[in-house]
Amino acid sequence: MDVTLAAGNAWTDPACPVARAVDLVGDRWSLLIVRDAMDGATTFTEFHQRLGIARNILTDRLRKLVEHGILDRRAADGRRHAYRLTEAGRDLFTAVVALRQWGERHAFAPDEPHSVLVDGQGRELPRLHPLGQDGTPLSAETSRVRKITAPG
Amino acid sequence: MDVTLAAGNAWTDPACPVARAVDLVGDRWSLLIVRDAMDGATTFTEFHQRLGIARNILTDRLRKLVEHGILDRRAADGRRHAYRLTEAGRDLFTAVVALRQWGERHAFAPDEPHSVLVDGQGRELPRLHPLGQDGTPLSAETSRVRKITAPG
DNA sequence: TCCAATTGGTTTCAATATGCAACCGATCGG
DNA sequence: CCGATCGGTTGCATATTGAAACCAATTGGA
Repeated sequence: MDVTLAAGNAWTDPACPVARAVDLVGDRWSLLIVRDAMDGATTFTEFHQRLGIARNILTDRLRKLVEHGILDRRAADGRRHAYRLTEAGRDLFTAVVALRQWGERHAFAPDEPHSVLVDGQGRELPRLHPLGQDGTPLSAETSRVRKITAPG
Repeated sequence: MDVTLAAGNAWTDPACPVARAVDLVGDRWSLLIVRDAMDGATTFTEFHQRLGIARNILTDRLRKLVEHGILDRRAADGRRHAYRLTEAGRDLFTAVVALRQWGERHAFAPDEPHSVLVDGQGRELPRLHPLGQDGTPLSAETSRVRKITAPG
């Protein structure tokens, strides 16, 4: 996978994985494209219709997601292309679920309907929560960032 | 908490919690501001220095994060203001961790150093993973979105 | 075989967002 | 009272985004 950015661009913060993730998918559309890909969308037209995104912007985002190894583009039936999630793209599932659960809790009025993510038996997912090595729930106050890890 | 957007703005997708979350924190800076707040930053100057963001943009983002109930702003020692995470802001911890872990796995070359998040005992966090109600690991293929939930 | 629709774009132009640098009022320490 | 700090605001240039028109290649159907 190509982890570099286009020439001339620098990472927002070279050593912070959050900053890198935001550099790759932290715009208005990329994560929603990934969400729709997880929901079964594969063609340019499908993404366009589901998202209502401008066509030139969609072209650009799909290209960048392919460049960054999040989507894979291949010819489908001749006139169609199929964009599919790579392993790195599928691995964004956890982040999408975390944002979804946050949105459910904090971005809807109590009486406002919203879609929910359910497991194979149709039951709503339990709340995702970071844990320490010993299994205790972790928060920003009870964890900390160790600033750099030597290569190796 | 105020969950509405400014007049004239509409949600990207009215019923999707992912879209709502992206509407609130899905830009180049908001999530990094939240990350730094979790790491102890509180004042305008601290955020400015850590992020290297343009001052007018920082003003705008801080104002929006306060509007959306993610940060709380209060006078500190007279000339300083303190921006602190609200409960909704602290609750973004899970999403930030998920993005961080994804970034660690997919946005760094193998030999490239990066910061790591550690628990109270200094041990690296286990990988976060969505589970079903029965405890089995879940992916995009083994889960699905139930399109709307009636109010109530 | 030819026509119209579909698909996946590109181009052009306007509107919006972002960044940089200068400026500013209030506060504080000395 | 002076200079530095803090938290901004303002003006202007540049970059990003969006809407709409256009376009080439493919395809199904008459």
